[in-house]
Amino acid sequence: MERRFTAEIDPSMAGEKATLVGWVHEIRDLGGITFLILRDREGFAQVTLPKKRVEAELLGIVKHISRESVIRVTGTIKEDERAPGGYEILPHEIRVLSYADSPLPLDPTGKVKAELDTRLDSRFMDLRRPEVLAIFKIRSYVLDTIRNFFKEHGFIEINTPKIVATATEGGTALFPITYFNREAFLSQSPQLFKQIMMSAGFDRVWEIAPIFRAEEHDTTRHLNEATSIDIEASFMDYEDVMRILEDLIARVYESVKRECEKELSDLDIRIEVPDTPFRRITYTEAIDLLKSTDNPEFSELVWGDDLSASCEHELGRLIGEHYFITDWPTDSKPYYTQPAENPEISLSFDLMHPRMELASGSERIHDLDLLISRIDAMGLNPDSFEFYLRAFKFGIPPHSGWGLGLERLLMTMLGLENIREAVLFPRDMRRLSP
RNA sequence: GCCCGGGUAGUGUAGUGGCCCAUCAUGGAGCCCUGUCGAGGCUUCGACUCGGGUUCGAAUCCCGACCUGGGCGCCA
Repeated sequence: MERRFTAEIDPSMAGEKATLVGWVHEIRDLGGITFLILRDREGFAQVTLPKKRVEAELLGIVKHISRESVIRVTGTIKEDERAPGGYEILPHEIRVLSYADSPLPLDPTGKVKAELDTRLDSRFMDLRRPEVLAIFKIRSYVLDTIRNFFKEHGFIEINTPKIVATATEGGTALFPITYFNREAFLSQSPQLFKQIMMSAGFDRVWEIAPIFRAEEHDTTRHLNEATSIDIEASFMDYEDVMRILEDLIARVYESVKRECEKELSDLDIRIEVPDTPFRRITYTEAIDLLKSTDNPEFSELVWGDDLSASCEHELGRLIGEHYFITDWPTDSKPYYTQPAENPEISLSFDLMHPRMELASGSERIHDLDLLISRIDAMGLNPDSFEFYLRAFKFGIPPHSGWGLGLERLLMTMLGLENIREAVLFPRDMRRLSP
């Protein structure tokens, strides 16, 4: 008999036979009647064993089965108001497919909380919990939504190498690896390659892929392996790609709110779709805004300073929703960022959630001489960017783009405390397995 | 990398020098119980991260190692 998910059964199917497979979530033995709660990916089903109406052999199996064992149950569906979901299964056959050892490394019913570190050590079991599973069902759904969005907007999906010869932007620390007998690095960003694709004439491209950062940051919002959602688009200015970004964010929120009701309720959260367009403030306005607060912490700020975490938090408090900080000082952005008419300022932006930065992007330099002089000015050697710079020599359109952190998007949308909760098997300074 | 916390049964915790061969919950084993849904009741099992030191006496104080939580810096 074909097996079904628990969610595929309802009280109207009373009298039919059904086969369910899943994990033993709980057993409640009341003496004359025993309830076994079976859990699968989609939910729960109650298997009811009244002592007088069920074979002694089945009671024997249930008596000695352990929690979290995998079983197959075949039985009759019975409508009963007293059962959760309005139905229960009266079993004819119960097979133990895999016996679970004891004690369990953590409690999948969630009655006893476990710390994140404990949960990650036994992630296979942590992921059995419906509210943890819900995060990853939503993650999968968000990726679907993003894919559809890009397809509708005429973007081509690309895949760029993750093993690279040179640093992309010079600033951040990279993981060195051995590539045969040469030194190589794990890619920190697809930036250079997606720009080369503009020279290739692909016009609009997107990629969702891992990025690797060797920074020794140890916080609830950093990962050493993260997922970056990247686009690059020709003949677009930075306003154009900002509009794409805010529309994408709004679309993701809207779709998740509409299509992931069960998952949001498993997580016990509600989400608000942000209004577009998002508020835009320039970097200069942000500095002035901070200085106008009474907080002495910000009175020393001068134009050109980076915005610290407490600056971001204060702006988040003042603005209270998604916003862009635009027109950053040219020197605080990467070399490929297009300067404005006033060369001190760049055509760049960061997308902010009140809790943290989600994305950054800009209009790019497409003039080769200017690009070389900017690389120079940043103290980098243009010779090591030869493969990149060649693409600017033979006709490259003006273009703009951005990169968005998938885990940060999920974390802020779902109100997760720690970014590690948005990754199946997170990689950070301390954690390399599982 | 810098600053500040913390490591007690499988899990989550109480205990800050003797009251502790260590509290409570959950869990395991066993018994009772025919409508549970955090089932209930009874019995029982299971722990002070490691090494060194102070002290008559250390889970408790000190030092080191390892592990770990938070903040900052940097970033997405």
